Amino acid sequence: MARTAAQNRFTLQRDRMLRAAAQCFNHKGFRGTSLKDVAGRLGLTDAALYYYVRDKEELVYLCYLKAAELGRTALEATNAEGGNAYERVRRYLKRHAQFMLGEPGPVAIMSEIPSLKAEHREVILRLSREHSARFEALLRTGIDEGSIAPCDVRMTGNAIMGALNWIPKWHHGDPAVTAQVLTTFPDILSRGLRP
Amino acid sequence: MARTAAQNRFTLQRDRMLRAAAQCFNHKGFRGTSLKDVAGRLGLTDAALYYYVRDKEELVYLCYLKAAELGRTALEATNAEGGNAYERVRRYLKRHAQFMLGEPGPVAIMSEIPSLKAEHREVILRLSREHSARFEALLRTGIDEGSIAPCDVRMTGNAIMGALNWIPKWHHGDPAVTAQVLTTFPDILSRGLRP
DNA sequence: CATTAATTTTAATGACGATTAAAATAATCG
DNA sequence: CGATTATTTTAATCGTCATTAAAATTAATG
Repeated sequence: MARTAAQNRFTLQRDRMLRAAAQCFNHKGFRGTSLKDVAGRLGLTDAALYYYVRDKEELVYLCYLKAAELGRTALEATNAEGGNAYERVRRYLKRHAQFMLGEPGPVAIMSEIPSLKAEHREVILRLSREHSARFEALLRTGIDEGSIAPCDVRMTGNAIMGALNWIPKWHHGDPAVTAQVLTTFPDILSRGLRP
Repeated sequence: MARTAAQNRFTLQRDRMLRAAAQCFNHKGFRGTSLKDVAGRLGLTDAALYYYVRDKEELVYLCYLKAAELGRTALEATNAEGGNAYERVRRYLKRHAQFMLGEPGPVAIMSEIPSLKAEHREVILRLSREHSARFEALLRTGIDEGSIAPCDVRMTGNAIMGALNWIPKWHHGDPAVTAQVLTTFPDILSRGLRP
């Protein structure tokens, strides 16, 4: 029990860290944010972060790992809910935009994969490619079943992911805009897929 | 004459610098690239860059300035060629993708505006907003004339720009892919605009 | 060729920021 | 409460990197 509680507190604190770090990274980039920046957001000293994480690189790595996991479960959950591929894409886009902006995010955009150390980079790249592949498979399903117009699924996936990943660059937390994004983005991004 | 030639050489060299810097920045970010990285690409020493630029910050600033100018002229040229708004959007997207990837680029993605010093940031933000406004105006024209489906022009513009700006994250110079991007991206991004 | 200007390099300097170890504080548990 | 564990801070250290000044080299010009 005691150990479980401690474990819990530890991972909860660490997750707070990851959220704070994600915000900083999305705003100023990996090298552009100092550990002091991240710690400051939590009312801590920079050195305190080392209790939760081996080094700065591991911090990004964990952020990206979390992002990958959220992305994966979002797509899986959406697929599990059924519906044709077009509808599933739409629901997925909404979910993705949601955790990109709010809870349990904000999530770190994987824009600095080259900064990861080799082993970590491979893990993230693999997860990233797997996710892309699953999304492209969904598009292909839609094309086969006729709910989505024929297209270059690779490029289409890249375009959609780009639009999503860019959101933090212009979205600065205004709740009204957040709502706006969540309602309009799935529409905008899926409209081009209709046959 | 002499002065003009010198001017020429100077600005040509500086433009080479900007291209080299843009590649580095797009790859590793502003703080992630050292001046040595940029200089190395040109066969120079880091200190040599200071002959062309006051400091590192000015280097990004000039990169962004060039990107803004190219974006503006691309849109203006496209508008000047006429056609309905939908067609103009398509042509603009192709032009944009073109200088994003090749000549006279590659161009730096404006992903680190917060790193600019206040005065420079204001200039870039103004140019950026002006460009967005012009693009949104083009969309609105299309909606009015019926060549583009009604939509939230702000969000649609953000989505399209995001997709374009994200290209360097997954495009690593393969010429085959470059061609692929230039032919498919305008299609993909404009398809959702049809009424 | 000699001189002046343009360009680049070498060799410091200095700051910032990641990292670490030891000390201090807070929490938990018996 | 006292002891043990968990968490955070303080106070170094260490490297990297931007920046600068002076020297060296190259190009241009008369």
